[in-house]
Amino acid sequence: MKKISDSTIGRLSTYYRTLGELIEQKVQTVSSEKIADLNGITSAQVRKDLSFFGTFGKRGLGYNTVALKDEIGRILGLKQNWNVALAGIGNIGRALIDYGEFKKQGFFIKAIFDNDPQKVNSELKGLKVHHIDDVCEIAKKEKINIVIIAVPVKNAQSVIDQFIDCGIRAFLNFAPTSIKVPGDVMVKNENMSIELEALSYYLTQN
Amino acid sequence: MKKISDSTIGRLSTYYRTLGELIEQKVQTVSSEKIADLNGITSAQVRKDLSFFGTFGKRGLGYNTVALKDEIGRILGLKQNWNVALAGIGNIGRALIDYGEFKKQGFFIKAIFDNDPQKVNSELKGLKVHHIDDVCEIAKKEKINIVIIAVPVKNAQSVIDQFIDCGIRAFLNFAPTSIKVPGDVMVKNENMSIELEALSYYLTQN
DNA sequence: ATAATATTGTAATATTTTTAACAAACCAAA
DNA sequence: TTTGGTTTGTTAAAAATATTACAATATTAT
Repeated sequence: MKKISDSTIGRLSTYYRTLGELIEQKVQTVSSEKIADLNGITSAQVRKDLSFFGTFGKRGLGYNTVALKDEIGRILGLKQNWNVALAGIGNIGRALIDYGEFKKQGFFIKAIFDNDPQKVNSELKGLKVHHIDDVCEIAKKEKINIVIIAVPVKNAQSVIDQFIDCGIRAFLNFAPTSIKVPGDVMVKNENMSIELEALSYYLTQN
Repeated sequence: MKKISDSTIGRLSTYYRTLGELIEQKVQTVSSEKIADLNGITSAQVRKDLSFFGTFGKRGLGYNTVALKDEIGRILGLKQNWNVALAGIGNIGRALIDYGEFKKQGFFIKAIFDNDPQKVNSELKGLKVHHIDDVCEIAKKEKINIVIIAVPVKNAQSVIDQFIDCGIRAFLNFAPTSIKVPGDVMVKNENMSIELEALSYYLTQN
């Protein structure tokens, strides 16, 4: 399939969320203009993004909220549950275990890893903490698809390498460092400092 | 000044981090090629990004790591400390208080707000928790520049509005909802579900 | 000094992304 | 059933972003 831009995929996620809110408000039909307004973009952008995947609206009328949310969910692969592992139980890691939003979207934390002997074999939210060296066995047993990296910078690359060796191909990386991976592995970086620094730049300029 | 793209500013942050790592390793000089390799981009991109702000290298030699880090720090406004307030002390909020990376970059959490009577007036990491209605007074006293929004979706817009009314113009928003603000206010969204959904899309395609 | 090698800064080009514009399609009212 | 009002889907244009290519400049070795 033609390569779709990260921006488009990111916006589909926001449309998905917006549609969820509209459905909660019992709204049955929505225009691209309305979706755009709610997200601070143009209606052409919304229609263009959707057009990469098909035609989901009715001219003169708009989109059925439930049907469109369903289609976008299908496009994004949210019609299935994803089994997520968490590597590293510092502050960030612990916060993520309780982050309800993940579960709501079908991402379930099924395994926890750490390399601190004090933490290994303890229990956290009903999940046993495994040693990172047992990655392959547990990842296979729990059918892990995605791994959240919340370990210190100095360990991030080697931990990701270990998971890659066990066949994991998708990572959400919270360690503020850049990671090298083979072409068929995807790492999405979640770097809060970068966003704060963008704010710093903005305040400095304006 | 000419508008610089968000992408460029984001990359400057990563160069800044990379330079910090190189300096720790006692590297004194670095080429655009090396910086690019370390971040998985092209050297032309690095040079182009820097060229918006001046000329910092020596032809044939490269860049002095310390001097370039310093310049980028100046560009990003990191030569000053920023006073940050945290709104909402759920799981995410608590994790952020302890997130050392912020302090390292010069972002100091100076005030905490919540609207839960049980939490207001309690202490957290040496900081008193204030009621959100006292925002203006405290923000002024603590000279708050930036506010991290870690409140539930349903409160996010109104809390941000309250801060805007007190003159705050920069927000890091963790609530997974889209926020409407005046043109001179900047909101950066930190939405972990969006990144996970991009991974879901990737795994579904490949 | 000169030649060989390295690397920047930037102009030109290419690519990607966004926006504008509008025919086609649908609905509702008369 | 026709007219008027909407809104999509898509093509074309515009804008933004990234890459290529190379002259200019610096260093090092001979």
